[in-house]
Amino acid sequence: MNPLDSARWSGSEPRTQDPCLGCASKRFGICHPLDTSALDEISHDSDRHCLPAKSVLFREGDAATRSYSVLEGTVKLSRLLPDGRQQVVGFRFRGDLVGYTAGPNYPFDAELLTPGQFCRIERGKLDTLLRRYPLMERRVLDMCLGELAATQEHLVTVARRSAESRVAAFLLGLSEAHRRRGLAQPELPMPMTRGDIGDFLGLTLETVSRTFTAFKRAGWIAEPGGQKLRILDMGMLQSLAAGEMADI
Amino acid sequence: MNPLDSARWSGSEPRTQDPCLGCASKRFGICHPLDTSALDEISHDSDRHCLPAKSVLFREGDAATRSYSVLEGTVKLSRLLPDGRQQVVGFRFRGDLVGYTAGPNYPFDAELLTPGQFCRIERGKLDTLLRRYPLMERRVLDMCLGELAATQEHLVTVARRSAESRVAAFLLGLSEAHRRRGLAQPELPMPMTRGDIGDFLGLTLETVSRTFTAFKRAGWIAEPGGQKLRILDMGMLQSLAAGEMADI
DNA sequence: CGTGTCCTTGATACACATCAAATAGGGTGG
DNA sequence: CCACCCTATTTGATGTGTATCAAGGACACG
Repeated sequence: MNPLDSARWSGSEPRTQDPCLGCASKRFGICHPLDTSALDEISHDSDRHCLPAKSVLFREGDAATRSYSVLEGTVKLSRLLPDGRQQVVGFRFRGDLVGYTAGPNYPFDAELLTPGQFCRIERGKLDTLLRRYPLMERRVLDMCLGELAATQEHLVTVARRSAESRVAAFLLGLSEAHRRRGLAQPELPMPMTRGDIGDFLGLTLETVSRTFTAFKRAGWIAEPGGQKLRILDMGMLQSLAAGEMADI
Repeated sequence: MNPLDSARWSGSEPRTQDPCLGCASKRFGICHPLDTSALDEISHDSDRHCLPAKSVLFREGDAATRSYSVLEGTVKLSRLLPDGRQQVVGFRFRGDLVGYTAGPNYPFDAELLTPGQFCRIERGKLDTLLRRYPLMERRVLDMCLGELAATQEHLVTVARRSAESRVAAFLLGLSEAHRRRGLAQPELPMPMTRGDIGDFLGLTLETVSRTFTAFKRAGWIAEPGGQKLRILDMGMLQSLAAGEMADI
């Protein structure tokens, strides 16, 4: 399971890039398995939001009263540590559900890295919907199992792999997450800073920067600018992620 | 959320230490919220198993055809890395559900550290039960959300904390997990080896051993032998886990 | 009593953190 | 269009926490 991509589209239908109809778009996110009447009800209970980059959806410790289905944009989930550093727990993309958690308070901050659109729904209403529509509850359970597997995978990466391996694994994960959603563009959008990546991988931003430089010099990736990244040697990144040492 | 204790008993009822009636014990594990007729059906679909220490419930990559509700014993979940090392993803105790995962194959090994008892159920049958009993599905979702939060918490520990902090956090988590279940015994059972703990915390067994020695010398813990551990200065462990440095 | 497994302890090495400073890029206002 | 500022990035020099390598000791078990 890809640590950056916890959502799994059920079935294998190609993603249509239909204009986004909101949460109540039949083929989208948690609403994917629902019929028309259910979608109608959801439209009543939820509402659309557009937010600029750097907006905060919620903060660690806030009462977890709302959940967000991501329609567009990239979200960073992070925990603050007592010493002021942060640990990025994950990134979320189109189709993911954010903020539906165990316990009464959010366990992490959720912050936008890009402008984004969301379908926002009150926790209580979502619970009611889940009771009413078993298919939806089942879908949420599946997404949760997926997130769990992804987080475990990421745990392995952080606990055991070298800096090189971690960065390679991150790039592959990001690529996979985007491939799953939109059409596979050769240019991968990468809105996160070196600092974000470091906080995700358990490295300092300097180490991340050095590793990116090394990968670029070796010709395995390129950064054409504009928050974009291009993977030039996928195979090499795969061997690195698997743990084979490169003598750069 | 405690990274060693993903299960959360709903409500706050004190755990009765009733003789274990199997999975179909009303107040237990995933069956906790069910009524009598549901428990009857489950009794038909599942069966009890007793296994000695070091038994393997399943291996990473096996077809995920069965799930196990832990009635008694400690289970180690671990992933094998290409270089032969392992990462322990978590420990599971009484009341936890093991092996109900996203995807068609188990993503980790499950191995007994102590003798154990389990309620085993076919994946397909469990899925059917979940469809039939929404309360049970809801309970599984809650447990999954709990596991997710616990794994994220553990991720922070492994990615960001010093060896001392990690070991302190591990001991506190273990203590909490046991407090939640049985009566709080002063002697904490600790069936895992230094190697297991190291593989859980992203440390080598030598580092874990040194840290235990230091903690014992400082008088914060004691090991009376027989796989038991006693915490003598909970407060000190808490400050260590929170990240305050001790000059041992 | 031997053998295997786990644990402890010491000496040394190294990958990455930390500290420091220069450079690049992107947006804003004059 | 340019000057400025702020943030992100790069690069270098140095330090250190933990891994690694190595060897001996404790304990359980047959």
